[in-house]
Amino acid sequence: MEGVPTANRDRASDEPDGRVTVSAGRGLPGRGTTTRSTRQGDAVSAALAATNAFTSAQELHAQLRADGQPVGLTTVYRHLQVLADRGEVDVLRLDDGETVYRRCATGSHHHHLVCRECGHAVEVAGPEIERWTEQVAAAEGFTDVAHTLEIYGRCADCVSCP
Amino acid sequence: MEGVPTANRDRASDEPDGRVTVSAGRGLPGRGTTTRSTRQGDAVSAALAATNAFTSAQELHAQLRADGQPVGLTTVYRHLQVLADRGEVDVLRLDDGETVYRRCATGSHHHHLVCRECGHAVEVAGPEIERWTEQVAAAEGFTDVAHTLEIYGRCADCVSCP
DNA sequence: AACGGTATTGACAACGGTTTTCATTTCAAC
DNA sequence: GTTGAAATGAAAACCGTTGTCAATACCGTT
Ligand SMILES: [Mn+2]
Ligand SMILES: [Mn+2]
Ligand SMILES: [Zn+2]
Ligand SMILES: [Zn+2]
Repeated sequence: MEGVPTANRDRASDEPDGRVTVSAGRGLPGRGTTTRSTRQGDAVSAALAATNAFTSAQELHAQLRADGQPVGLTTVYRHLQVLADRGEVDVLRLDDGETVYRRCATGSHHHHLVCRECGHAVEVAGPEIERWTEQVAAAEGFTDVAHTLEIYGRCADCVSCP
Repeated sequence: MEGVPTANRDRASDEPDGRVTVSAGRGLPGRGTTTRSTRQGDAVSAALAATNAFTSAQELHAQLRADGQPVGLTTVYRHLQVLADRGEVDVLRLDDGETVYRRCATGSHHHHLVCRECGHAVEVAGPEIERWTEQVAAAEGFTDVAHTLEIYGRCADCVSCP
């Protein structure tokens, strides 16, 4: 039982003391923080900013190469990892083992309605769901609780082209 | 965007015509159906029946060997796959890539409260959640909808031993 | 504008869980 | 008991991802 999601901590700050580290701007060097700005890093960020779909590292890699902005696959993985650590991208693991990433608009806790054909995603929040999961967990005596919830379907755009 | 969960179809019958194939009992040969009864198959089923925790193929493999019922790892995988196809076990993919299996009591749709330390799981159903996901998906024009929802935490038993 | 140290890059190898292969064994119908 | 097909399992292949490390590029300093 390893590799299970960790509780939804506050995304900012993991400092030993109570100090809060702003996670935006090319910040002070810290864990999972890229300091220098590079063509490759910018390209990965731009590619993520350009789509609202969940995208895999390999897709991004191919896309960047096609766009004439070649970035090594390893480097793509590295930047995605940093962005994920910073909480700047959301991560989803699909059933076939592929990990997909998405630059979400909302910084606060939310879930996704994801098109299983094109990856197109809609961010959804549901306070009632949050309450329900908390309550169920408490009732069974579980602590340090977290949860995963995604809705998969076929988006309106994908209905047209079979 | 492959490998995304498929809609919750009825578990029985995938026959071309409307005929329904009963999926219980050592049935007529069909896709994903084991016909013969073997020591190995029984051992895997028994091991799953003996625990309420989500367990990985490798854990089962090691456990069976330790119990003096050695079964090849490949064979363990094969039986788990068949059981999953039959809907006799629930499948969960953890964040680290491991796939875990569990023989659930309820045949109907439900979710899980899973201990991230020991795998211990409680089956939970929430009609309000089902309604909410359906409604959200419909509102956004998504069709062929399915969802995943799991709650992770630390079970009461695991609180004692840090 | 040139320098220098160090963060970043990327080709390649390694990793880990799962699946495929295929020769051998086992089951069960006759 | 014979026999053909299903099941087994050791080993190799697979596939997404991560580690390695020499070469490169960024950027503060001179
Ligand atoms: Mn939530
Ligand atoms: Mn549900
Ligand atoms: Zn779509
Ligand atoms: Zn536990």
